[in-house]
Amino acid sequence: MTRERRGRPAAPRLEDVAARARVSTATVSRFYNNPGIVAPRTAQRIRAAIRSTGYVPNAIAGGLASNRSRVVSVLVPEIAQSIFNDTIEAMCAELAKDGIVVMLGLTGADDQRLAALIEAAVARRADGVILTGIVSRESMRRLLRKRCPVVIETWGLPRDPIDIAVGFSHDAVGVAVARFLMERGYQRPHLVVGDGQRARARRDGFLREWSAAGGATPTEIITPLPSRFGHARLVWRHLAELGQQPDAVVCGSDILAQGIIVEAQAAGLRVPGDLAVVGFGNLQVASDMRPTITTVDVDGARIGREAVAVLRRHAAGQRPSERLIDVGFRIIARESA
Amino acid sequence: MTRERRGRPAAPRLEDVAARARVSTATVSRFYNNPGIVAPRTAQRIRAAIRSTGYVPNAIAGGLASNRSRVVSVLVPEIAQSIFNDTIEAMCAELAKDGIVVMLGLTGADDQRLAALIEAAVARRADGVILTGIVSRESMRRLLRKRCPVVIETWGLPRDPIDIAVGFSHDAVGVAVARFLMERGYQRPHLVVGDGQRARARRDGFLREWSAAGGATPTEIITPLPSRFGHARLVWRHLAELGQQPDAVVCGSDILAQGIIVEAQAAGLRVPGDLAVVGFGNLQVASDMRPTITTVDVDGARIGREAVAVLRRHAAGQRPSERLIDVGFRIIARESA
DNA sequence: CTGAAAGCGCTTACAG
DNA sequence: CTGAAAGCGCTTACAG
Repeated sequence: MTRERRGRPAAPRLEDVAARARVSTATVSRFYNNPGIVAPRTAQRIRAAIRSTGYVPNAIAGGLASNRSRVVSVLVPEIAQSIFNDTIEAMCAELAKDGIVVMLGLTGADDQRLAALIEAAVARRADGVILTGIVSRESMRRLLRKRCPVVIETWGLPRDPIDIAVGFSHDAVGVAVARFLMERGYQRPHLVVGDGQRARARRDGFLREWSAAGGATPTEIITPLPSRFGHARLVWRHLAELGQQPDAVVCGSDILAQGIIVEAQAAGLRVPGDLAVVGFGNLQVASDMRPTITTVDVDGARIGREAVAVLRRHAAGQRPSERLIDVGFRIIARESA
Repeated sequence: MTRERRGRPAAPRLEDVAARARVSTATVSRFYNNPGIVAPRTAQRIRAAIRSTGYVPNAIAGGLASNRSRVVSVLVPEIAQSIFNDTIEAMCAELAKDGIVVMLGLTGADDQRLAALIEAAVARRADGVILTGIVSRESMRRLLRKRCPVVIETWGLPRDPIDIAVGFSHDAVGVAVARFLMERGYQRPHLVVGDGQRARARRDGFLREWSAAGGATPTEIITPLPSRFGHARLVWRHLAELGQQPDAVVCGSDILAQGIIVEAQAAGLRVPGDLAVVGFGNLQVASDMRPTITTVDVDGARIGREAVAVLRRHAAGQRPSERLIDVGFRIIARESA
């Protein structure tokens, strides 16, 4: 096979740099991977050779030889209006510092494509897999456990993580929101529950706490995932059919909360006077909306950074001491409730 | 070096599958890369061997040997609230069909990290680079042109694309919006212009058309990129300082348009009665907002699919006939203007 | 601090 | 339709 392809000139190789710097390829390799051990004058010559040849190391060859791909697979349901985007951005930024690249996989809300994406991560010999969703199928969990150096589940704290999880307790969020509304004197909350395991965990926590405190059973509605602004209209229609009107709506996302506020205002209601609204996620819009939205703050960027920290410890050969890293959450009281 | 690592068992290799299926490694390789040429009975044995060993091909080794990484680098400014997300999702979905993986790079609004990300794409020997931003620095353009098999610029139609561009004319958008407002009888548009080349192109088109049609010079304000809901507040403050109040606000994004509507309503104005608002992008929220938002529809998913189609043609060895692929746009008239 | 050389796990032109 | 073998461009244990 000729080294020319498609008119673009063949890329310079380690060998070319080595020849020019009058050293062996091993030394140039060390210059990149262990700069401390090459003599300053040698390093000088190598730098010059790199510059003059325009050499860029071939990470594919490097990955094969070193058995480290420097690729991390990040698997999320979607990015279109996702609550996970801050996490992804933080991860990309952190990993870039280490020269590690993010392979993005979109699983879809129903995990249809998850199996294929896990296979892709295995095929690429990803140094780690980070998930924001929940992997329930045992066959996938086995593949991940068996074939991925480390897998990090985020945005939740599963009972039995594959390796290690970074997140918070959704049940505890439900409890905290119930207490918050109870303390503020609300009596008839309506729960808008996303059709997923975590949203249900928040709901369960809410209901348990609410009834423990003597509240009457709240009304509720299930909405599709991912959560959309437009779902507010469905919720609104559903509300109209209820006998007793709620005094607070607890939403599964800030976007949905924003939608409810818009619907309420369009219907001539005041928020929070006539109806209080609580969101989830503390997206930028929650603080920018009028009224500003009371919500649950989750530090998505921190989740991303912690996940990368786990990866770094793993790369350094440290076995994790704990399998669950709780980043917590907090309720941000604003105007809407 | 031992083949065991970190307690996880060594992954089976092509050789293991070949031995079990009683064929050479070449034949197993062909089974994957050119299934048509292996005999059905042989294929049967290979399939069985793959199943029983749990073999997953090592794409790193494959990439090195074949000089095709099956990786595409996608470089975008951000994903947090990005107009490009539909494009990214469509690309991921299309590329997944071909067994190609997306390497996601976030450049930031200011291209700070662009150079490093281009280097990463070169180092990984990406089969293609897809950009949504504009690459102005000549050194980066040169690196892309010289070292990347194909580079696809999207969401715009530059005068001199590096290889090929998929997008639409931002100037034409400005012209179309100006005509739209003119026809509807608006007289005092206010332009909210994002601080970037493309937003300025839309502005220039608008101004040219507006004054050609005899309109008085519009007022305007520059806003930071990326566009945020919260910028609406800045714009609103700026509007208050204007002598003559506009009868229409032309926004650089739907999110910003939504923000302006919220501000206007909070100030007791009716939209579009007292103030019309036009967005850009036709995000989901534009059709869900109350009032629904008049905006410019750009088919982001189509841009993604067209970009992948270019990649496929390139992989098939076809040289592109045209260097600019115009996907167009259209104005969606809704309630807000 | 440096070099010679084996090896990482595939693909593919060549020969049959 | 299949196999033997060279080669892709690196890394790294070993020896010095």
